[in-house]
Amino acid sequence: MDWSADKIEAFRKTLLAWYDQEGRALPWRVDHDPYHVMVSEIMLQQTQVETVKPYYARFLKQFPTAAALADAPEALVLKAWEGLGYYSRARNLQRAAQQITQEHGGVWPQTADELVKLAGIGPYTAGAIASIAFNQPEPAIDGNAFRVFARLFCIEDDITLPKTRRVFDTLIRQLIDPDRPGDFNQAIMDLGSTYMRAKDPDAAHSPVAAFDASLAANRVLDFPVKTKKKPPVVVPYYALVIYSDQGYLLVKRPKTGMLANMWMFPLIKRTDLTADTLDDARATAAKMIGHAVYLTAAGTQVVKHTFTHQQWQLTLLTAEASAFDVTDFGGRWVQAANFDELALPTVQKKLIRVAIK
DNA sequence: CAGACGTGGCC
DNA sequence: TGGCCAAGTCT
Repeated sequence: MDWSADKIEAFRKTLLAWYDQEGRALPWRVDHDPYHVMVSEIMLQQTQVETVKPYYARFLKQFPTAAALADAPEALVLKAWEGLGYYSRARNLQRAAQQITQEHGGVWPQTADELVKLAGIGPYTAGAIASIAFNQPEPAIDGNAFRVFARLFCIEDDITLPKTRRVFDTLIRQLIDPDRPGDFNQAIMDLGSTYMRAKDPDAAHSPVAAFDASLAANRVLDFPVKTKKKPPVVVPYYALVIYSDQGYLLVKRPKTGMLANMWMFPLIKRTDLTADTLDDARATAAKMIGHAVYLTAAGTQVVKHTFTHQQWQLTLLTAEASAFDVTDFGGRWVQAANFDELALPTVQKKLIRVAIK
């Protein structure tokens, strides 16, 4: 970092003056309540601002304080998170609320070192809460910060490598405004989502254009450097649509892994079958639900749903049955009219649209 | 470190 | 339409 003390001071002044005038008015910027900051930051992980807004409002209405969240039934928390994705965030957020109320007696830890010990809070979120809620001079290095500083300094390090964080952390600690660290971090995020966005940026009109080495070098789009992600792996499944006069059979997914604790039709991974025939699927289904049902292929339509790292290809198998006991494997008969009482992932809603009506 | 872990918007 | 991206963390 080759900036003089004067240049650093000028950068802070310019950035914060712009933020004071043009910073976004967001629901979670109304106050600096640490619980509000935590909820918003967890929701914003890998998630767009516009997506988060309605969830944030509903969530705070339903769980107004950390203590209220700590005491809530987990199923309600998951239901409030339905559709946001990365559902372990919901479980970890509630655990963090419990840690604060129980282990810390309701007194918030105020340093990044302490905050990072809370469930679901990593270096970014710890820095965000510490700086925004507690005025600590801690960097909050998210995708925006990586992009903004990579461009400002033409940093060639690959930001997908964990070791690269250290480079940015060291740099930002020298730049962050010690008087307004929270505003500094949020100003960087606003810059990163406007003039210095990933696609179609407008670096020339950025308030910090004079400090932008990538602009001077006409290399804005060369930064940040990141290696490409691998394409999702295709995973074929049978989705079992089994109905009785008691409703449809849904199962609660395991506590860990994909769509943890969410409710879905029972799934059979076709690569787990020895033969992948209809008879094999029926036998596996019978073992899974402790009851023989006569499954038939419901047409040839395949429902596709793509996650970050997997593409599910779901073939529907349907059966009508007289209601049998499903409690021993965590199943539940649910009338279609009552689906909205349970937390359902988007892929399950997609299956419902195709399979029912 | 590499891979798991969701979703909606965009072109 | 399929691929890529967006305020990361955990194992």
